[in-house]
Amino acid sequence: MKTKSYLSGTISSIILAQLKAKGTMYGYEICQKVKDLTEQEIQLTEAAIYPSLHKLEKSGIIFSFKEKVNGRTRKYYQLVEGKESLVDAQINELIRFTEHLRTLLNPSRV
Amino acid sequence: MKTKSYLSGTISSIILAQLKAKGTMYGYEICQKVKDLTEQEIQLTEAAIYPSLHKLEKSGIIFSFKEKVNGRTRKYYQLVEGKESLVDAQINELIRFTEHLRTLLNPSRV
DNA sequence: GAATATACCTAATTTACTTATACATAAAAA
DNA sequence: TTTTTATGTATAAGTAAATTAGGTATATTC
Repeated sequence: MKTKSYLSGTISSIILAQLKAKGTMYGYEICQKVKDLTEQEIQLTEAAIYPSLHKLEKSGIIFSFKEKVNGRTRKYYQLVEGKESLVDAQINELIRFTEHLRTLLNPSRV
Repeated sequence: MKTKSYLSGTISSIILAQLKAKGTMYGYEICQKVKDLTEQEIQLTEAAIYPSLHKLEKSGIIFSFKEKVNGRTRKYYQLVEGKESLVDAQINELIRFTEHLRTLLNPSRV
């Protein structure tokens, strides 16, 4: 699941779903959470997630603030108020895609 | 579903699943079948499918033969015998990915 | 003191899809 | 009858978005 990338286009939706579920998270935390939830099989690398977070922030759908924890600086991200429906729409679109994909891949569909 | 592409990386698996289900198909037919099965929402363009078919053939997992039908030449594709387990593995890997994705996107997972 | 975990980040490369275009025949519509 | 739509294959150029590979820094564990 590392070399062959199905992730393309899905990373931002994955991030938004995590933020929606937990409220406030930082990049490294999101990476760990995704790994935990997928039995280590989907690994969002930092090189993939940070640019994506920056892009989402630039687009105005999330915002960030820094905090110092145990001598290390964390950059927390959160959904912008009022953007929930946009987030839902993006997540639902991807869910819908996965349902179509399942149909296409199902060998018993006749 | 046209502009935002989640398709990346999934096209070859979609093709293989169609060939597995029907035995013999030509490119244009696969495009139509995918469109039909997804309520017009996933549209494999020809520019996406033909290079993918060529790549699969080059890799030895499918082969092709031409036939003239109604004055037009069709190029049929078929799975190479003995490659079924490889095909299944690829399809199952993608199904597994979609399951993980569903978990990651599910807002009610706590 | 070395390795691992935590925590952020970016440049260069590569992959592979999209946009655009090309060619060609048959059928349907205007 | 001429244009459009459907059928059918194909490639070149452009672009988006990931991966590979690297960099910086602190805290903890072995």
